[in-house]
Amino acid sequence: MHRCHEHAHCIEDAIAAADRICTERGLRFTGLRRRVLELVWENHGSAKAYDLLDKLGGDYSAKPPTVYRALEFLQENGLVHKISSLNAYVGCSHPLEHSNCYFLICKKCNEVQECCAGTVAETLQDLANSNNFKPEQMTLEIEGVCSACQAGN
Amino acid sequence: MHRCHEHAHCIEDAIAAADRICTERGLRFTGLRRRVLELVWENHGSAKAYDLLDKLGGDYSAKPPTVYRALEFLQENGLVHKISSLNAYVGCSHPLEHSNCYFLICKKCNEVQECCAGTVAETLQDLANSNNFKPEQMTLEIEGVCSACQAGN
DNA sequence: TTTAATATGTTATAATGTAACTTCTTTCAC
DNA sequence: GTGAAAGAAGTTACATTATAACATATTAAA
Repeated sequence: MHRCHEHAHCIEDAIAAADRICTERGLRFTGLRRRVLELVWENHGSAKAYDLLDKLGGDYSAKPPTVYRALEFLQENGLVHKISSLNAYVGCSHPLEHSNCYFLICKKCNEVQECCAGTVAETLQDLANSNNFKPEQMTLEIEGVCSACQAGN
Repeated sequence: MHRCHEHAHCIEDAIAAADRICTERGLRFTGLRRRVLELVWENHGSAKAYDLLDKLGGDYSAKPPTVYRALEFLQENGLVHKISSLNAYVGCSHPLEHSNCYFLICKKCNEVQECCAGTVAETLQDLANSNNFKPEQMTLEIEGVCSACQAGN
């Protein structure tokens, strides 16, 4: 179930943003990459690589490297994120507009909400400072129950 | 390289703590489980399941389920943690004394430092509240360069 | 001391991910 | 436009990580 008003818009918006970013950067937003991004965005849950592979089906004579390479490209350009704790991928809901983002993963409906909050970045920096640690990359994934599911939907 | 004074103590302490916890809980801290925990503690980096398997070697006629089951037991009882972003495992440095802990992973020396800070828990709760999300489990892994490696060790 | 519970052994396979090389397509200098 | 170079995708093979399912052994408890 999608909790957005009209999920087709989510997909369209994501593709449009990707198109724009790739153009700006002189990157090739090929048919395959576009298709994989669409598939990732089929819903607001996370997508497993091999499920994407299945969905690609006959097109693109897809084999594992096909989908992993597309995902790698999309990740490098901030268009999808990997959720390490699930070995799965989600579309980025606001590409380029953040650095440290985190994920709220609902165990009931499986939707994943991407969030960015300055407070997290600050807290992290504090943590790092207090340990004299120079942070470069953060993985923050919170599993629980989303507001809609708590309400019994 | 270990940055502790005498690494044997780290292992001994971890085993002693595990022993105590298992006794308290009426759980069986079997030879296999003890051995796997020792191996996880061989250093302060993270251990991969199949490396543990190799190290078990002839003993215990080890096959994948052997080590995964031991790791599962150790995880359930808070004696080791899985580092999702590395698909690897680290010994818990203060079992039972925390709930929300996070990990500082040095990409140079590969050591993993486990931390618990009230501020993180609070920040998380704030995040969750602001999203009306009921958190149950957190994965927070920060990769970067530890203080010793920054100093050029 | 039998029974039940728990742990481990064993086989097989599932799921996730990558290396290395080939072929195709696009770009760009000429 | 053409040919060379770069980049993307195809292809084969395999590496890594993890689990299911059932058999056997060990321990704890009645």
